[in-house]
Amino acid sequence: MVRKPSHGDTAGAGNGGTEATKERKGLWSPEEDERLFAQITYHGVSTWSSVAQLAGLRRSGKSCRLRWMNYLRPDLKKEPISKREEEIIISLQRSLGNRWSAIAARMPGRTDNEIKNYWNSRIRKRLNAAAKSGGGGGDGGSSSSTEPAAPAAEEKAEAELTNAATEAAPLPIPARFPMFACQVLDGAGDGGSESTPSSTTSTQQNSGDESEASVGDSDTIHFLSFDDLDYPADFLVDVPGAMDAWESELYPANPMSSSLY
DNA sequence: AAGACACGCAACCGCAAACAA
DNA sequence: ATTGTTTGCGGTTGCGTGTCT
Repeated sequence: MVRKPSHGDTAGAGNGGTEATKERKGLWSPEEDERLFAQITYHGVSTWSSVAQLAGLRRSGKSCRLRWMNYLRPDLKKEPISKREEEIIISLQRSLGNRWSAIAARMPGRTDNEIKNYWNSRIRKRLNAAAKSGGGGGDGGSSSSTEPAAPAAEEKAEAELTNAATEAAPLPIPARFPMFACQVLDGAGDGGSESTPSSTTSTQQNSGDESEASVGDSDTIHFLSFDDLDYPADFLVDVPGAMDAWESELYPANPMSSSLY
């Protein structure tokens, strides 16, 4: 149910339209996406507000960041959240609470927004439904409560639902996740501009697999996967084969290039 | 066929932390 | 030490689409 972008200056939260300087809001147009993607790909990110400016976008830096993080980033998985991933989300939510960014950090290719939406629209609903059917009175909705603390019935239902997650013993999280970055290798537009994306790849060190996509006119972007990221030790285990298991489970295929537009 | 309702997703808002001047 | 700016996060809202009546 992907909403079609009703872009153009109309979608923008009531921007009358006459002002060429006023910030745009609302859904992003393909043109805006293209500009933002190219800007970040070619020049990286110094500050998000400058990205917006340099890309010629009438968007806030905040909005640009969100768009990149939740939609344009090349390392995002495009396929729906799988059953296995759902189990992981449930499991992580139990241990971390509603710290969506922390949960997302443990699920490569997924964004905090995506996970949050998934939780709010599906999992929580199911938990509530299960709680109701389990006889628990209470407000099924418990409207604003997304926190793990739950009344007895809900807790019971949740336990049912999460048994699978815990008993199925989610794959141990490998000490290193695959990550993707992008880098212009060929014909990098205006000469001299640094081709290393800055903040988005600041922790990445060496390259692994590689794929291609084209952006803008004729330049070729090579997407590089990295697997030497350091993750906090408190949640990582170094199990032989874990990396491969996770990679094949969560990263069945390099999702980028073809799916961007 | 048409309207009402429910659902899912994208994006915004407000706040706090981090950082720079 | 203070102030201003930027970034990151979680909660919430708005809207397009699908389904039901």
